[in-house]
Amino acid sequence: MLKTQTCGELRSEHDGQSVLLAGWVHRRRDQGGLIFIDLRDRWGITQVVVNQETAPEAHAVASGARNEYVLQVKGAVRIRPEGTANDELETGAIEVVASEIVLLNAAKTPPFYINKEEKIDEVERMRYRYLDLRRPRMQRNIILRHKIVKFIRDYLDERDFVEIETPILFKTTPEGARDFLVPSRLMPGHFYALPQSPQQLKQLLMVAGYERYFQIARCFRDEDLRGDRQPEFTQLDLEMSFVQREDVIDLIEGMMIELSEKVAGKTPLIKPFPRLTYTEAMEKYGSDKPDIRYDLTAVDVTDLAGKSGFQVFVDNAAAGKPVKVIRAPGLLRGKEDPTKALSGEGLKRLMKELEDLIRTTGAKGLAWMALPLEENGEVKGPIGKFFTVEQKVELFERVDAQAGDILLFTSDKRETVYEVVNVLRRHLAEALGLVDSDTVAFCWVIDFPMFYWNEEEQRWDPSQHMFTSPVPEDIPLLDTDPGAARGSQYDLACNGYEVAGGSIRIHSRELQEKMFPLIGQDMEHAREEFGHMLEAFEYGVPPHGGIASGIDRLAMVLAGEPNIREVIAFPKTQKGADIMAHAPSEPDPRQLEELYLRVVVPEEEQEQ
RNA sequence: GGGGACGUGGUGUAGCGGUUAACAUACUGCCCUGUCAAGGCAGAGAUCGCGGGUUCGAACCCCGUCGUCCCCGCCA
Repeated sequence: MLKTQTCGELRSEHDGQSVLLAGWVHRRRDQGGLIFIDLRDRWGITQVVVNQETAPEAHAVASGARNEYVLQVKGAVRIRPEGTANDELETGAIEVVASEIVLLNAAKTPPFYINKEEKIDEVERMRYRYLDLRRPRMQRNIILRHKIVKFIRDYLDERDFVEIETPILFKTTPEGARDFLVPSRLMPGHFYALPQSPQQLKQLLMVAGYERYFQIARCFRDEDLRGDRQPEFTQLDLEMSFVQREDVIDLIEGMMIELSEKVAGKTPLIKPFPRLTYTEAMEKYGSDKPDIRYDLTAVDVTDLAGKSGFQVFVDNAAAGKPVKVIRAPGLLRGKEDPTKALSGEGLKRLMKELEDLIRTTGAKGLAWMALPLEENGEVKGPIGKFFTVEQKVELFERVDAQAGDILLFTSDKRETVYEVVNVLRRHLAEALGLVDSDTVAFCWVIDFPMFYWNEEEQRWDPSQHMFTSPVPEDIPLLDTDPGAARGSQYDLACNGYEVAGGSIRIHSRELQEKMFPLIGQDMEHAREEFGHMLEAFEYGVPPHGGIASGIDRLAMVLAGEPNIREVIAFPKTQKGADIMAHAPSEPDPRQLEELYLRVVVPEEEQEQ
């Protein structure tokens, strides 16, 4: 080894020890006859000091060194002189007095700071990803990610799980997303599909009798990117035989708690994790992956508002459309001076902003009431006058309204109300400073509807995938009222992200076959695509179920990062490109020839 | 496919119709033996993403285009 110690490990007890360090110049402070170099490696930073008088050759090398030069330093550990210790640095009690310095490699001036936390343009970060990855933030995240995966492997290994790899070159997996295709050279005109998840394969492993399988699996979905979504991503994929919902939930909940506490150092806000039915989640939070770090829950006041004098609410209530209220605590208070209430232009602007926001959901408007700060002040807002004093009292009691709160009313068809609630919660939480990126708040969402109606295609779509079993008591509903049937699906949400989702699977061929016509697939096609599954189902399938958890997203939440790219070493841009290596790129014509492919790009696309 | 934001020395920002295009930092040189975001002095570095238009005059206004990001659609 070119080093005997790392730059993170030396302490006072190493005083006098002779060491060999190697790393990058993090910073250099040239005092003339004395040069200080902060030498950095993955483990930390150690101050190297070079004295011109005692080590003239080393001093000359240090003098010519610049940021990010790669150096090897031979020297002796010394406790820093009285008054020069640095408490900020883990190795700050000591320094290494250099006797020899070898320049292992010079470096160009980096295009951005390695030694400073600063926002840098994404293009630059991606183009020089190997430099971006040197920065402390990325090192922290990438190492945290490693620890998460390592913890998961150990946790599952201790519980007798077997890690089994499944193919990347496979065939279309019915998760509903667009497939990435890979042409076959040996079978001209045929294509592999990259797996959207190892769903079928893990179920077949249950048929195969492994009982407890997991995999840290790469998955691929050819859909547009988002802040929490990349076209290729990593999942903890897991399946167990002879289990019920509770077994899977218990296993994962235990794992998530330990991951948060032992690996990420964050205690989950509520333990055990709260469980919400899908309906509860939608009614209270307007989302099936609610962020429960903050309250801001929607309260149903349809009955009350239906009796008010406000015609819109009366009509909607009569038509079965809900009226919901979100209490925004202290929203009326001024930003600079919380003892003063917003009024006039300030209030107008605030409400305009909220109204613009909720219009993106298709909602027509936002009614509101503001509770004055002073004892006997007037309730402000356009709809106050439509409620009697008694109605207002009851309303305020129901939502626990306080002085300075603004109550936001939304009423529309149910789906729109949900969306408004979701959008408002997220916005208000941010605006009121209720979001803490150091907190993790998990909750389970269960009792999803088995299907939702696809208006366009005029058919039922599975709300998870076609292998999800209905909850046992709802199986008869498949024949009578599929829309009312609940699936055995369970999702785990954390901080407003879905971090895991799974279900108990169908393990009977009859029931599985029943699914195809319901979701608008004819049997012939189903047999073609999934014949191997149906056939396997005839050879003694154990009851089984499992779950999958997006590792990238989980790492993002545990790291408190706002974007999934921050926990992926080499992520893709929103167009799915790698700006560093220039992927995707045009293939060599000979490659296409070998694959019997011809590229036909429409003219308007070519011009670009 | 749609909506929005951004693009100014290497980096981060200011400037938003007439500026010598400002500031911080990085960079280069010199000085300096206890610094740690070192300090001091000097210096170099920008046709303001690209193309077109409006104007006596454009970094600034308009149109287009490219790129990045956020969101909807899509995707669980």
